[in-house]
Amino acid sequence: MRRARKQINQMPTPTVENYLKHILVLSLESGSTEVSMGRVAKELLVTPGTATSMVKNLSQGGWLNYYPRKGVCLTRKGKKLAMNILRRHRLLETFLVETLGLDWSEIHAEAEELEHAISEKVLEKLDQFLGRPRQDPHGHPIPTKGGVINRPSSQALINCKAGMKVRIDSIVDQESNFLKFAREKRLLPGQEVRILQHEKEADAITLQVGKGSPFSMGSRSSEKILVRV
Amino acid sequence: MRRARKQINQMPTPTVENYLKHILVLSLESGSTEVSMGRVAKELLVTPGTATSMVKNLSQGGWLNYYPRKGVCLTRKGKKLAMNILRRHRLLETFLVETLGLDWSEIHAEAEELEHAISEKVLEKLDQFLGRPRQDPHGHPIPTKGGVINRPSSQALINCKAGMKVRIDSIVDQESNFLKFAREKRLLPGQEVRILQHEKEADAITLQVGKGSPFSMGSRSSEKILVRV
DNA sequence: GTATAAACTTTGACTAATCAAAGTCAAGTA
DNA sequence: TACTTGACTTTGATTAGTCAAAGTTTATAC
Ligand SMILES: [Mn+2]
Ligand SMILES: [Mn+2]
Ligand SMILES: [Mn+2]
Ligand SMILES: [Mn+2]
Repeated sequence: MRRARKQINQMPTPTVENYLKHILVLSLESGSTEVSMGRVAKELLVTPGTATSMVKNLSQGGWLNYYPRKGVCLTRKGKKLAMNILRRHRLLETFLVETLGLDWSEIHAEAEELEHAISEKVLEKLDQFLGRPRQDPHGHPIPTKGGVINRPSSQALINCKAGMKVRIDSIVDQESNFLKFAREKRLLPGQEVRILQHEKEADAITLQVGKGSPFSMGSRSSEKILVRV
Repeated sequence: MRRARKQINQMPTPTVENYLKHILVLSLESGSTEVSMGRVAKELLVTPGTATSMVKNLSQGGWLNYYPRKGVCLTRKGKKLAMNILRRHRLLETFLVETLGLDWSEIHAEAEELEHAISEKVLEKLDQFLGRPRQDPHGHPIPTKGGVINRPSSQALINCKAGMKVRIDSIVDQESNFLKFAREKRLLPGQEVRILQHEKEADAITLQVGKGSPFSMGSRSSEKILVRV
């Protein structure tokens, strides 16, 4: 059913869009352009065999370069499309929270579907309507129309030393329960946080959000929160 | 990729949703519950063979009853889902025009994609945000959450007699150029129209919209405009 | 150096959706 | 009653995307 028309100007399928977007996010998170097949398969919740076969198609289509048993690396064309999907995803998340008032713990799944259905034209109107926001409700930067992300670098909360005073940049994890916890503790983008203690061997960090009461987090949680100094 | 989960609670695919919605619209337009395979195939832009095979699956799934060489007839379950898709479609169209300011001649295609990606939760918020509208920009009634359409009956403009004063109910055709023409002539839902002449054999009707200057339309066009007295 | 195991690829099978083309049916015409 | 024709169905093939399970490679351990 998906708009077929002629051989000409074949739209990428939602599956293609998802693979490219997730590969982009993985490469942004790791800081390396090359992403292993194992990570691709995990991220997309498919078996390794499926990932391999799909990645071969993507390579065929010029979306990425595939280095067998090494990994994949987006081409310029692939990165451009992936950035565009990411832009759609994050603008939609912003709309769902800002305009419709949905909870930030449930918007990710919604945007995951809508990002493949929204046209360039509607996207532009939406961007305008929202006042050209620069980040989504989780604090993630929204790529520009040109497909660029630029913003101050951030570090994981777990890497902060006692005594530091930082500001929350973004929440990496999209898992619903974690997002609910984060909101409850006021761990929201923009909030100021003071690091009270950080014992490396205890694998825990104690902090104070704004003027709230102090509490502790393990590394599992606190590596999912990015901050700036 | 489309959310697969377990065998449990399998979501209908966009294709299934499209078939059911179009069959519903065809049956509403014709006033008969039974719709022929030929019309189904035409409406969905697929070959007759494709329509037959798809309709068999839908029948298998309990969405409709298939009477070979006669046609199909939605079951209660099928009608309920179809009404729900129609609701999504028309609410989305309303949103695209009212909130984002898109042109009414281009929203149909957009909504055709978005209707399959929007969740029940987002739909409810959208309905609330829009102030629970009862009709879409083309004048079509928006089914209630319960899946019901009720509204005064309407007739085609072509069937009106000279001297009648009617009000435009809705525009049946979704074709972009026709919609542009309709707007140009102020043939919009709610507008008052006076029938000046109607010569059956000339296959033309002459009318005046509001206080505008009179003009004529053939039956091809004027049967696509529904009015109330 | 060989053994082991994790990571990856290949193979074979399956489902949903589609088309082209061949086949069938049923109405109306002669 | 037989013929013709348009509407419909069947058949066989194709594509995208997926999994299970078998096979291969490579890094590391011993
Ligand atoms: Mn997605
Ligand atoms: Mn986000
Ligand atoms: Mn649709
Ligand atoms: Mn409409």
